Amino acid sequence: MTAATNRTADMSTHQNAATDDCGITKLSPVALSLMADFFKVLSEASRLQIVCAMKNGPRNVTQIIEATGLGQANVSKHLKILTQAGIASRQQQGPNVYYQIANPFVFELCDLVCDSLSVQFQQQTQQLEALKGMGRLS
Amino acid sequence: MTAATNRTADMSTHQNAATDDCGITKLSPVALSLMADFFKVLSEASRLQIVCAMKNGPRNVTQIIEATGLGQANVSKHLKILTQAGIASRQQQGPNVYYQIANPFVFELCDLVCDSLSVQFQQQTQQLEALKGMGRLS
DNA sequence: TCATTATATTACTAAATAGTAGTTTCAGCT
DNA sequence: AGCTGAAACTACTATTTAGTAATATAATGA
Repeated sequence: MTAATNRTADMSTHQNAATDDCGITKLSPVALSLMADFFKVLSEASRLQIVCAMKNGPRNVTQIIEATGLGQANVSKHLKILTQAGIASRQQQGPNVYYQIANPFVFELCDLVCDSLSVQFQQQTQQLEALKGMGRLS
Repeated sequence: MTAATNRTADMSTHQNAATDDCGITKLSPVALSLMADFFKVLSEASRLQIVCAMKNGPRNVTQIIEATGLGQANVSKHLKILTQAGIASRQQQGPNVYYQIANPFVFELCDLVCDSLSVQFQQQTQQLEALKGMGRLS
């Protein structure tokens, strides 16, 4: 698939070679794959719906089905994915199974993305307004 | 069948029943789809590789190809996706096209996820160690 | 104009996956 | 045991998409 690594390429054209300290740049391909897999879990609206349904505490599968309007098999599959990713946790109570968010960090993450997207949309709207203004001038 | 009937269960371990104020819960399905689409852009290791390649400033397509080892058409397609999502921006300079990260928020996001994942792995490792200890006891 | 280099696009294949119908497993109850 | 409801599992289909080869477009220089 991926071509062999061309490590011989001269990366001397570094602009900020001094600030090559930390962060995402030094991550191995394996680490990047793990990050990608984490993002992939959150990249479906249905799963985000399910996460929302668990925002205020544990919910059993039936409650999640009602809250989201998704099919039973579908919800079960998504819950398995969320649990395997460590985002949700499973707890059986009699015949019911309660799921809850295992890591509240997910909400923080979603809020950050939500804020960033709203800023982005505001900017796009402003640009559209500017374009309309130019049309009115001509 | 109704959710209220099961309220008698001892799910009194509500952590934030009173804090039903804001956040992801009140998001419309459309907003959730937009969030999911944003996460989807970051849910491929190849695109994260490309993001990494732009960490230290603008890079043209050839540089990104060399840094990532991906194919040319593939890189071009991923760059289009990143640009359409507002994550990267495009700037032509003669025959070369330089791309850069349009929103440094992406790096912040990736660092947060990376930290969360490493904590998660540490916990899993500790649990494995505990299991090994139990085996040694029996 | 022609050649070259850089980037984008098109058409295609293979793989991944969301959703679903049907079935199964399991817990509690009579 | 038999019944019932909750949740998980098993194919299966349809859609999406990553990657690639080939081609097209664009800019620059001879």
